[in-house]
Amino acid sequence: MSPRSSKQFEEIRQASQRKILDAALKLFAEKGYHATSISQIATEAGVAKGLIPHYFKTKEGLVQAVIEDAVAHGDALFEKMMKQPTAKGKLRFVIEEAFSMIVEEHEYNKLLASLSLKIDQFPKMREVVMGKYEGMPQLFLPLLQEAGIPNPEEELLLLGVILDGVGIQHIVLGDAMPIEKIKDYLLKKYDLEQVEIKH
Amino acid sequence: MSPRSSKQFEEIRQASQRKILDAALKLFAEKGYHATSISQIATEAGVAKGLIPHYFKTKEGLVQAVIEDAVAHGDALFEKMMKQPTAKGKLRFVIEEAFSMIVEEHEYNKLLASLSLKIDQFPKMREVVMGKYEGMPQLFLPLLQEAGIPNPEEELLLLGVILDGVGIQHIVLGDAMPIEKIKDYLLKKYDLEQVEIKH
Amino acid sequence: MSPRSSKQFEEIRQASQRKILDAALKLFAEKGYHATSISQIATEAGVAKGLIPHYFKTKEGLVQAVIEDAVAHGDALFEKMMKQPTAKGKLRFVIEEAFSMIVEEHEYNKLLASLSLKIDQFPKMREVVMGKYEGMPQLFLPLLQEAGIPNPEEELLLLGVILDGVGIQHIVLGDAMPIEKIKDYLLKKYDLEQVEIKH
Amino acid sequence: MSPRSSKQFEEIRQASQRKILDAALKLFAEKGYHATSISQIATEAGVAKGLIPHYFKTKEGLVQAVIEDAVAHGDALFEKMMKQPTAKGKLRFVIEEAFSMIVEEHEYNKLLASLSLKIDQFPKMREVVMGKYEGMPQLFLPLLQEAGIPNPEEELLLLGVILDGVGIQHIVLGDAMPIEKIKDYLLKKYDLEQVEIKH
DNA sequence: TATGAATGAGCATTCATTCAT
DNA sequence: CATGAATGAATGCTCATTCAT
Repeated sequence: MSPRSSKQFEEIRQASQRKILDAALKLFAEKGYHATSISQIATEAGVAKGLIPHYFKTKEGLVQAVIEDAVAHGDALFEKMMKQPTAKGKLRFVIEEAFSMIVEEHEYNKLLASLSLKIDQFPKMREVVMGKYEGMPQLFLPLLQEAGIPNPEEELLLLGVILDGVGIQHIVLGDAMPIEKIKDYLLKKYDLEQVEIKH
Repeated sequence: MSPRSSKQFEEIRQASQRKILDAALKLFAEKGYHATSISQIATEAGVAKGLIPHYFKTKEGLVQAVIEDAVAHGDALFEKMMKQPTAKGKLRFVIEEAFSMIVEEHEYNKLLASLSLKIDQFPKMREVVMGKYEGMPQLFLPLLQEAGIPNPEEELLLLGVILDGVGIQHIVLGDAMPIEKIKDYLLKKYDLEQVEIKH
Repeated sequence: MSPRSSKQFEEIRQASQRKILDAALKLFAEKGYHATSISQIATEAGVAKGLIPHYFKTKEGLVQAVIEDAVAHGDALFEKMMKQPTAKGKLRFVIEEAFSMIVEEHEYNKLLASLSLKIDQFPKMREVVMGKYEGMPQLFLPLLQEAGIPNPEEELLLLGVILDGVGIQHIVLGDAMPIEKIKDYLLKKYDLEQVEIKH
Repeated sequence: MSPRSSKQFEEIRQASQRKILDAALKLFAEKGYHATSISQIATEAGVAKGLIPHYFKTKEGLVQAVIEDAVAHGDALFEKMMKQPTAKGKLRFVIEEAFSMIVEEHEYNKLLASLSLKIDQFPKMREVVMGKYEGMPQLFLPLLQEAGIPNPEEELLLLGVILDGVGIQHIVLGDAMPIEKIKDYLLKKYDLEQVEIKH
């Protein structure tokens, strides 16, 4: 009735959607997309079952919203990287963040990996993944060059492969896989061990 | 008039199971385990829906049979590798075969990758994957040492990560990913370019 | 606009469950447990097929709910019996009610009989039947003694056998079986013909 | 080719059908008609699955053949009874045989009871049961009269009810039910305790 | 006669989605 | 905005029956 109602409603909407997205991320990552039901997400989120189609129209709509959420998260990281003053700082930041994401944001990592494999079934995913992959040289080649690394094209390719390999092995093998050794290898290889980064 | 001989029956059984396993591999790889229905597999295989439970009891039994098929295939490759006379020959064989498997047996590759991510849901998969991973040092460390490669532990770890990374990138990106460049990098790095292998 | 109150929901739930229980009783009694499908029950009840597993989880859960319903009904009758002031009144009440149940609640009678025969397959049924049977002497022996009936143990045994025999014959033979004659025989035998009962 | 072939075939046919009928009786009695599959019967009988529809056309045809088998068995008993020289001898024979059938041919008893309850679904059963029931007075009334039992109509009715009651209680309660006490009660009541019967 | 592979209708159950309140 | 009862299509699986040999 009063003008602030619509603002309040908007806040309620945002809060409900947030709860649903968090629950969906958690369960999709834990059990996979198909093995997770709308009911389970509703229970985990503490909302009524009917509220999920209400906000996200379909189950696929929900997973696309989760993907967009993850992308926004990645973009924020990139912004942070760009704030590092030197090329080597940026490089170290990227490596540190990649490894820390793999270890600490296991759920995001797992979800993104398993959605990537279903790239043909989630159009949004194809768009996002191909876009990121193709944008990479433009973004990182100058950085590797500026950092004085030889064969930067080959090196960028290799770095991408290694990070993806570490990511998937950590999902599958967990702590049976000595992830820190790979990180140290990379930092030593690119002579980044003494480089300071700011968070 | 007389009933078919048990040898005839066995042949019929083998042929039907083969059709089902091939169809299952294809569809599980394409669309994932949960998104593939028994009906779809039956249609793809050209058999009646009821024949699949008849032979594989449950859907999970079917996926396990597909995994066992893939494992047997991998073991056959390993036997072949052991026939190479020199350590460098074995190493080159492994690398060549890994890359060729990634490119040419896309379906197996995709299925194994996506099942690996669901390792918690497929006990058979955990067993297979952990077994292979833990057996690797014993199998390959002597080989790397004999081939005169420095830091063999670190190198084996890295090689595993790179091959997994290439595998997953090829699934996701297909030919957008210059897979040959990574292979050449590895062959050059381990000085295998001139090594002959026999097939 | 506002969601239904939990009281409203509860009423809706009760009404739907009632419809399902009634339809299940009817069809289970008519055709037997295994020969009755969830679909048929849903059609008879006028609800969607999916609503039955929603409320009763499994088909066996449904039959157990039907049994519990029948048991509650039997217990209510027993309460009524205990309100008769004299032993002979109680006895007459039990006999009258048993015969009237056999005739008028043909469905319950038939269902309980056919489930009793499948006692090994329905644990709930075993529990209920054995409980009732073993509780009988404690309940009825004093009553027969108080009513001055000689050989009460033998007589109770015989009475049970006769009532079960009448029950099953009435199911199988229907009105071809002169049920009233047996009732009169019993009333005469125990000298209950002049005893008043209150309903 | 030679003339005796067809006779041999007939013997083989008889043997196979016998094995199937015995297995069917056993499993139908144990688990019920619907819960028993043709496959299970074939395994129990030690024949191929396809042989059962070959001989009995449908599953219902099989159950009807089992019923006919049971009827033939009952008729043989009746023949035996008629060989007893006195009315009391015949009466005692019937009672003894009924109780011994209940205890020792538990399977027949159970199967016939559960089929009787499904009388509407097995036309053969209705025919058999009603026929036997309606033939009973003609068969047994003269016998009771000759044995000097008062109120023979009422007594025959009661005897039928008691035997059916004992039958069903023994199925449901097994040895928890003191079946011998009922038998002794009947023998005493009809003064048959000293009557000799020949087997 | 006997075999068992093959079929496909039917089953119980799951679950995304709709909708009255 | 939020609820959860209701729907019905789709799933994995069972099993009576058919049929080539």
